[in-house]
Amino acid sequence: MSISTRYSAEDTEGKWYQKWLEKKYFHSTPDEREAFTIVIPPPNVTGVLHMGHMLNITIQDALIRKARLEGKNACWVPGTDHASIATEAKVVKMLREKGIKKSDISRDEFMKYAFEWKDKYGGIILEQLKKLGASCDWDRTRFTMEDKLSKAVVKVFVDLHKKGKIYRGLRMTNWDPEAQTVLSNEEVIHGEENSHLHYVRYQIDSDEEIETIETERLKRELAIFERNIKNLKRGNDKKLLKSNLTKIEHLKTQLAAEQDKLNWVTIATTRPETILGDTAIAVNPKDPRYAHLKGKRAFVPLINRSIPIIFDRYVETDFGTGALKVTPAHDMNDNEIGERHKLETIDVFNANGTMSEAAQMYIGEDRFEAKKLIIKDLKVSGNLVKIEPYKNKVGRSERTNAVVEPRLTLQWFMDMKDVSKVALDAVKDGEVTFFPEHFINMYRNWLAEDKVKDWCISRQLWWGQRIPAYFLGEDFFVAETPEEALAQAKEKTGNNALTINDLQQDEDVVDTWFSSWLWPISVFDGFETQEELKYYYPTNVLVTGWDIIYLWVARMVMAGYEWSEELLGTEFVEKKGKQPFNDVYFTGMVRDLNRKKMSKQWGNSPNALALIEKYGADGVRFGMLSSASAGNDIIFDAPFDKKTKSVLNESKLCEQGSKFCNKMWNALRMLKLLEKVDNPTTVEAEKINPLAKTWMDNKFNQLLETMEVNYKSYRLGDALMNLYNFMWNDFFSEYLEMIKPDYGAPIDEASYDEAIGFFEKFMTILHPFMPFVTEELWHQLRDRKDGDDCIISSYPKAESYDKSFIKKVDTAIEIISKIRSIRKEKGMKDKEPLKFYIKKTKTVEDLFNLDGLEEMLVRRSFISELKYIDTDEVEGTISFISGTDKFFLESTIKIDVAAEKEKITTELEYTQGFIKSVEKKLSNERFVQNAPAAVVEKEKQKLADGQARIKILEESLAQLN
RNA sequence: GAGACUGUAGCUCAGUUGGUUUAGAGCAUUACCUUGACAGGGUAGGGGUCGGGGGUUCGAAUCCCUCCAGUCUCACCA
Repeated sequence: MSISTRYSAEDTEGKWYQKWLEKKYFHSTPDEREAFTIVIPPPNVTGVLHMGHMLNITIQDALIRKARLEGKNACWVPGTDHASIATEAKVVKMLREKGIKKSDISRDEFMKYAFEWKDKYGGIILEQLKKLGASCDWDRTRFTMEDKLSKAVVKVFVDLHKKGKIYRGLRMTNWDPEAQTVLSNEEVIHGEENSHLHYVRYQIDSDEEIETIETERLKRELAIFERNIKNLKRGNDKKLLKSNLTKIEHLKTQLAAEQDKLNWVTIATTRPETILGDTAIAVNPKDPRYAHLKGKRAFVPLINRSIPIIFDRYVETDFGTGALKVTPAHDMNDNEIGERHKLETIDVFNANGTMSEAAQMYIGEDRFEAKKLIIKDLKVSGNLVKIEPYKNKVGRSERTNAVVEPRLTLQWFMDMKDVSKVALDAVKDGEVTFFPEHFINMYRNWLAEDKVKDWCISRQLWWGQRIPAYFLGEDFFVAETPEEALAQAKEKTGNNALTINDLQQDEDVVDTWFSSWLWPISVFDGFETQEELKYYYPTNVLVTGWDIIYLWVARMVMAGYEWSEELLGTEFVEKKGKQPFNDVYFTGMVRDLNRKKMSKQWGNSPNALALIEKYGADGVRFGMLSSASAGNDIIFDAPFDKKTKSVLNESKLCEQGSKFCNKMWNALRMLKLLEKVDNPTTVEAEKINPLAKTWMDNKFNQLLETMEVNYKSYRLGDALMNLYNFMWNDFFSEYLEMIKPDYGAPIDEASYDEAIGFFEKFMTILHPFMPFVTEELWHQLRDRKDGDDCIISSYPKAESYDKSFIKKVDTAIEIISKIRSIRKEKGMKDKEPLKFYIKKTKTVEDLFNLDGLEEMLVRRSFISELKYIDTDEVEGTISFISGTDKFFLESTIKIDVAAEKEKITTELEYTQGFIKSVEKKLSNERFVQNAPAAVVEKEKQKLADGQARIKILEESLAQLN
C-alpha cells in the first residue's frame, strides 16, 4: 500500500465537509438529550470573512464539536445581520454608480434594490465559514430582517411602548444640511481644520454697580487720598498736593476701567453666527474672575436679548476667556448644559443650513455667509475684541462632505433605567458569567445608574424595520398593524370615518441592534411559539468581541430578562434562568505585528481565504487558537513584506498547525506500513509493549483531566497545546518509538491494535480543534462502517490514573535523555552500543522493579549491557546524576578531565546555591511556624535531595582528581 | 479629560485564589544527526535582575501604592 508522505488538506477538507452535510450531523432538533446551544454573533450580511470572524468561528466550532462528541444535542444557529447603516450606505453607493440618487426613488423602489443587493452578496460570508469547517446547523440560518424576525421587532416595540418604556424626545443629532438627513456618529468624519477663535464681548445687563474686591480696594484707596487732599490743601506743600491729585486721577481712571470691565464679559467662539441663538453665558463656578457675575444677566450683541449668566462645571477655566456662550440648539454640550439649567433653545438655522427667522438677522442667508456678515457687524458695534487663528475638529458628512450641524430632532428612545439595572445584576449575581471576569468592569462602566443613557432606537434610514407608529396629525398610535393603529385612532378621536390612508407611518426605522438584541430568542421563533425556545434557552455560551459589550451583549441580557418569563413561564425561568446565555467568552481583537487592529482600511489583514488555502483550515484553526487567550488581544503573526510594506498571507503559527497535520499523517503511515503477526517476535517487545500501553493509558487520563480544566475556563489555546505537546512528545516520540519494531521487523497484532486504539482516541479529542485531518485519519485508521465518523464518535471520560507509575516511566525517559545528551557532548554515536552501570540504591531498585522498564531503557538508549553495582566509581565511564541516583555510561573516548571538572563544579555551585536558599527558609523560625506543614515538608525534602546530590557531585569531583 | 486592560526569553504567550522550580511553553535561533513514518524530521544547547521604584509578608512574577510605556473604551474643549 502506498500513502503519500504528505498530508494534503486540499484533497481532504472539502470532501469531509460535504459528507458531514449529507449526514446532517450539524442539524439539531429537540430530543431527550441535553442541549448545547450557541447562537452565532451574526456577521454583516454584506461582509466578507476576516481574521476576527476566523477566530470567533473557530472558538465556537471547537466548543460545539466538543459538546457534540460528548453526546449533547449540539445546536449552533448561524445567520446574518442586516446592518442598516453599512448596508444602506453600500446600496446607495451602488445606486449612485448606476446614476440613481436615493432621493429620486421611492422607499419601495429602494427596498427592492436593497434586497437584490442582499440576495446577490448576502451570505457570501456564510459560505466562507464553511471553508473553515464551521459546523453550524445551516437549516436554521436566519437573517435579522426576514419576516419572522421583523415581526418580533415590531412586537417588542409595541410591547415596550405599552409598558411605557419607549418615548419620543428631542435629541441632538448629526444633521447633514446638504442631504437633509440625520447621520449616525459613524457616518461623520472628524478632521482638524483651520479656523478662527473670535473673542466677543457681551454687555452685562445690570442697573446696579457691580462690586468686586478690586473695585472696593480702589474705592478705599481713593477715599484715603481724598481725605489726604483735604489736609494737604490746608498745608502748603504744593508738590505733594500735586502728586496726590495725580494719584487720585489715576485711581479714578483705574476704577472707571475696572468698572467698565465689569460691565462686559468676553467669550471666545469659533462660530459667531450662532451668537444669535445664545440663551446663556456659562462660567465655571470655581473661577474667581467671574464670581461677581452670580445672578447677573448679559445682552446678546446686535439683538440685545438678555440672557442669564450661569455657572457650570463643564466650562474649562483655562480655555479661551473661561466664559462660554451657550447655544443649546447648535452644540451637543451646550445642549446638555441647557438641559441642566433649563435654558431656552433657539434654533437659528433652517434644515438646509440657512438662517431661520428665529435668528432675527440675516434670515435666509447661508450659515457661512451669515458668519462673514456677523463678524463685520460685531466689529462695527465694538463687540469684537480680537480674532485668533485656531485649529479645531470639524465633522463632515461621509457622503456629502458637508459640514455637519448638530441639530435637535425628534427621535424614539427606550428608557434604560430599570433594564440596565437588571442587566448589571445578571452579571453581578453570576447568572451570566464573563470570561475573563474583568469585563464586568467595562460592563458596569456603561450600565451604572449614573452612566447609562437612554437608547436612541430610531434611525433615519430605509433599510431596516420601520417604526410601527402611525401619525394622525400630531397624534400617533403604536400598533403591530396599520389596522390596529386605525382602530386606536378611531377610538381616540371618535371619528369612525377615518381610513388607513389618513394615517401616516413614521418614516424612520429602528436601530439594527434593536433587532439583534432579540437574537437568542428570535432565532427560535420564540416570540411566536415557545416549543424550541423551551429546549434551547438559555443558550450555553456567547462568543463575541468585547468591543460590542454595550451595543449587543448588554442589550441581549436586557431582552432576555424582559421577555423570557412572559414567553416561557415562571416555572421555567425559576429552574433555568432568564439569561439569554450562561457564559460569555470575550475574544480579543486581532492585531498585526505592530499591534494595530487588523482592518480592511489599514490593509494590514492577511486574506483569510488565502491562509486557508495555504495552510488548510485545520492549520489556520490551529494558528488562531494557539494565539488566542480569552479577552487578550491576538497578535497575529502575519509578516509584512519589507519592500511593499503590505501584509503577507503567511503565518508561522498556521504553519505549525499544518506541520502537525503532517506529523500525524506520517505517524499513521508508519503504523500502516508495519507487518503484523500474531505474537510478539522479541522478548523485549513482549516486555516493553505492555509497559508502553499502561503508561499511555495513565498519561492519557491525566491529559484528559488537564484539558478539561482548561476547557472549563475556556482556555482553548491551552487545551490545544496540552494535546499538541502530548501527541508530539509522548505519543509520537516516546510511545510509538517504544513499540516500534526494528526496521523490517513485524509487530504483534495486539500491540498494533492498542496503538490504533490510542490514535483513535486522540483523533476524537483533537477533533474539536482540527476537524478535517482528524476525520480523515479516523477513516485511515480502520475500515469504518457507514456512519462511523469521528465527528460523532464519543469523547472519552477521564478515569483515575496512577501518578507514581507515570513518574517512574518519566524518570526512565529522563535517564534516556541524559544518556543521549552525554553521547552528544562527547561526540559518541547515537546508536553505538555502550555498557551502562547503575549504582544500586533503594530508589533505583524500586524504579526498575517496574516490568519492562529496564528493557525499555536498554533498547531506547542503545545499551549493550546493563549492570547494577555497589561502587561509586567505574573505570572508563562517564557518570551522571538523575534525581539522587548515580549512573555510569561507558565512554569510548578519553575523558577531558578539566572540562568534566568544570561541568561538575558548575552543577555543584548551582545545587549549593539552591540548598542555601532552602536552608535559609528552613532556619527561619517564622517560616516553619507560619507556613503550612506540607510546604515545610516539601522544603525539607528539597533540602535532603539537594544534599544527596551535593554528596554525589563532590564524590565525582574527588574521583577526577 | 475619565476609566479599563496589558507590560515575563528575539517573537507570541502560560504562570489557576502568594509557597513543588534562584521562572515555563510554542515559535525563532545555534550545534550536531539523518537512506529506516516524517528535512514539514530528530537530538542537545543558548537565551529572562518577571517595565522602574517603594511597601505588606517568614516568603511576591503573583497582593497594595507610585511612576513609566503600550492598547482600547467613553467623553471630547467652545
